[in-house]
Amino acid sequence: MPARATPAARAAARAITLSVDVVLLTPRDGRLSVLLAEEPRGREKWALPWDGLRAGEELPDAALRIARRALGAPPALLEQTVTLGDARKHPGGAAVSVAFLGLVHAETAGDAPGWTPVAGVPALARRQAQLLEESLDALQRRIDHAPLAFRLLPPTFTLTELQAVYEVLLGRALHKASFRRALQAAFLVEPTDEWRSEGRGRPAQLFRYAPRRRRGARRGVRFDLLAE
Amino acid sequence: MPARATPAARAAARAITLSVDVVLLTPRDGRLSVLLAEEPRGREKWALPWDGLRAGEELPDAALRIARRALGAPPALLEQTVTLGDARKHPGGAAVSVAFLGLVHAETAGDAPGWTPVAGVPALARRQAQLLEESLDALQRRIDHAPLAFRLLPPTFTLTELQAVYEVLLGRALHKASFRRALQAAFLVEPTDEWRSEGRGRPAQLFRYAPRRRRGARRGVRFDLLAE
DNA sequence: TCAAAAGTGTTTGTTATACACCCATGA
DNA sequence: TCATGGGTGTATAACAAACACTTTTGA
Repeated sequence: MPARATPAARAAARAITLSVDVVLLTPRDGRLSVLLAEEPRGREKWALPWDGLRAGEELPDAALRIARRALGAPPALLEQTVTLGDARKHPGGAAVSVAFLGLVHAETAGDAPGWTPVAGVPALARRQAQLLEESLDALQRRIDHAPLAFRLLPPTFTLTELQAVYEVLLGRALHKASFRRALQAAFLVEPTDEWRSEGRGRPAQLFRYAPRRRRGARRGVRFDLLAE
Repeated sequence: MPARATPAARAAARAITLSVDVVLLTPRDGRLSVLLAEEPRGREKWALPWDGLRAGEELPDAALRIARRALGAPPALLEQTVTLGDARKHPGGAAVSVAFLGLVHAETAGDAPGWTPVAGVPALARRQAQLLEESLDALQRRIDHAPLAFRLLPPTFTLTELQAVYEVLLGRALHKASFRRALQAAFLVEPTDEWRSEGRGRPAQLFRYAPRRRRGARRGVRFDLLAE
């Protein structure tokens, strides 16, 4: 039947099995932790929360649905990071896996049993281990270009709290005075007229996120690459 | 039939239609250009080269196949950038579209009719327009962290050629002395004992890409974000 | 009045830009 | 010998880190 060999048939998007995997992160005890779920079907005991895409469902909606089911509440932020479709095995046998990165407030996270410090994640299926690693890299690259850290804080916050969030997300200590100078130069926050007293010590002024202008300053090339 | 409600059935990765779309870029006449293909099936006349995933084919292999077909040769580099699966329309009606970024040598690019300066791209299907935009953003973010520019050059090259590649990929002029100092500090290239005379003027020394050490220097937070 | 946490000023080293200049070659 | 493109040194400004210091509260 030559009538079937239409151009449309040639390049139709073939149906394949696809998984949506979410990397949910929260600051816990000063360490960045990821939410793992028990995975009775796979060889490994633990897995990133995941599911297939439902009929007619859009990708971001699926990620939100999976995050809500694993968490009991929506995350503060959810962004697509990486997609893998190679020989590495996925717990559901999906041909292609799309990862989303989610940030979760410490209070939302609660004390669910699956929260695991990212430094001590147990063995995951190869595909998911790679999705986790690349999503963590994406977090570090994006943190300077999108207000990720502010999504982990209430509308008003102290500068010490803000710095603590950056330190957890980046996994390293920052210099207090330098952090504040850079923040001031970026015109990202504005002070409120409230102060908060936390235990003893001088009370901290509360700030809110209120970006006021874009820094058009173009910087030179940094060559921050670590050998091929 | 309660026997069908097994855990495996619950979270099986559903089959959906998926497209692989490639953003092929090359430097042409000092401007960054993207390869577009005529798309007889869609509403818009032009489209990024794309196709479905074949049975058993891995994602990077599909991207390479599509790039080769559009180009007649393999690109110098091919990396996954972004995945979209929302209401935005794809020319093939795919539910999910995975984009790859490809860099192409100027000689490989030749004079195919589809090369279009990225500043003057005609209307594409919404999904593809978004894939293109986000892939260009990814290029700019990655250029400092991976030796992308070196993939667009022959094994030996002059520093002026290298700077020209960076300028095309970044879309802005760089300062000559600063560029060279940063390059020297990064220990990325080493001089050969060859020089090349190009027209009149002093001949340029040839260099090769030879990264020698990793700069462990941690920098502070930059807050390079442009309002939400 | 002391400990603790917030917040700031000053100094030092590094890095990017601007600018000026020298070098080597072909016309 | 002059125009052209390659290549480098120096001054200035921006910036990050280290350090020391003051402020303000609870115990």
